[in-house]
Amino acid sequence: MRNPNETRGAILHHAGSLFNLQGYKATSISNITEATGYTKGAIYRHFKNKEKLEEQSLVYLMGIMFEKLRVQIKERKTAGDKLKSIVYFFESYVTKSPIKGGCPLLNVAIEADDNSPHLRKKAHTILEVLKESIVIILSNGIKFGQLKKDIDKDYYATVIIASLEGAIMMSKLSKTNHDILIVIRHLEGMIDDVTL
Amino acid sequence: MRNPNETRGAILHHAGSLFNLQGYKATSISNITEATGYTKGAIYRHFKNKEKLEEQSLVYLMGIMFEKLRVQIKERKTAGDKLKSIVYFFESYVTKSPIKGGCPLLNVAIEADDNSPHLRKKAHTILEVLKESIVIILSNGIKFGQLKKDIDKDYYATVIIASLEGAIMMSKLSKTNHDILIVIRHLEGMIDDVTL
DNA sequence: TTATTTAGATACCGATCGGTATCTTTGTGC
DNA sequence: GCACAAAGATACCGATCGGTATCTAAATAA
Repeated sequence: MRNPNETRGAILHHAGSLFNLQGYKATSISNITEATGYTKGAIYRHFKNKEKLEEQSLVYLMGIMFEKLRVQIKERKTAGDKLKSIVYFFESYVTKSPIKGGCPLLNVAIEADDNSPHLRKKAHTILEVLKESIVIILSNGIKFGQLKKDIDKDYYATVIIASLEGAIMMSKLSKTNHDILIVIRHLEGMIDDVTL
Repeated sequence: MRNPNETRGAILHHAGSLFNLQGYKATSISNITEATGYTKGAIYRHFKNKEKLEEQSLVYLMGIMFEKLRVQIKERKTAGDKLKSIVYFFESYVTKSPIKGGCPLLNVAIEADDNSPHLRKKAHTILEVLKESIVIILSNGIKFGQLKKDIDKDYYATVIIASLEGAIMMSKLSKTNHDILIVIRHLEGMIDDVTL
């Protein structure tokens, strides 16, 4: 059964996994043909070149991440709990990674910042979307009287993201969840401090 | 004038810069010959293979980092000021990077974690040395009555490193020092909270 | 000054890279 | 059922990869 949409999806899925695990530059088209079982002909029919495949794989990866995150957040009622669900979600990147290779945002940020401008730009947008998601939760928390007024929303969004991403890096090096658990403890305390 | 030590140093210097900027896998031997002006013959005389060159370049980069950091720390008298000097040092990776391409620990951690076991192991050791440096400052601060007793040293060392590294990632994406400055503010407050 | 060692240059190797032109096969509209 | 278009396979391209064997030139020891 031939199904171009399915093929495209399978290529994105396997390519995304490999890019996130091995790096974008370090993953060859051959690696992807081996993983998918499709040939170059199939890949280059659906994607103009490797650069485009990289970009769309990143979008695919972040789509998965944001969707899982959205579900987690929606399950919680108050702003404080919603923020904590984000924190716990990032912990999952260490213990039972939803996507092999850790956080795709962190990975692409480090690999693409100085080289690939196309990936860097996309990664930057993703970071801003993530930050804005946290800011919105904070805003709603204030509006609904769940969080202290006059808190610096950008400050908290930035500290949460930075410390979680840094902790993921540390945990990947140590191959334990020790560091991420410490940072989670830190962020829980910080969130509690602004919760009414 | 032929000077093998100088040659070796020049290769390490340029290779280190390129590895830190472009990534280890993404930097070819040809890139290094172009940057140094030396040929493959010279490089392979001093380094057994690319893997060894990568390892020794990483050691070289971290040597620079730790030396600069050591000087910063030594200038300060109290534990609180020493800790803050570490924080300010990491900020320099964004504004006037002592090594092009940002923090070599963060870079190698992300690139090497799932692939190159040799680099991952070295990176892990470096992380532990960095962490231990902070723990020692904390210990001395307690001993000399500059910091509160009974603080969790590992906790503070981990939070400081994680949030700084994460902030570097964010600042590299946004190409501003906005995020790192926020994290610095956060860490300053945290350090002040444990200072007597 | 000459012999020997060593640093570095040159030329080449097979393997793999991203990419493309062409061919075969499969699904689809009439 | 047949023509046509779309999906995917195959075979190939030049460029570059890491690595090596060999050669030349420079420093050193006698």
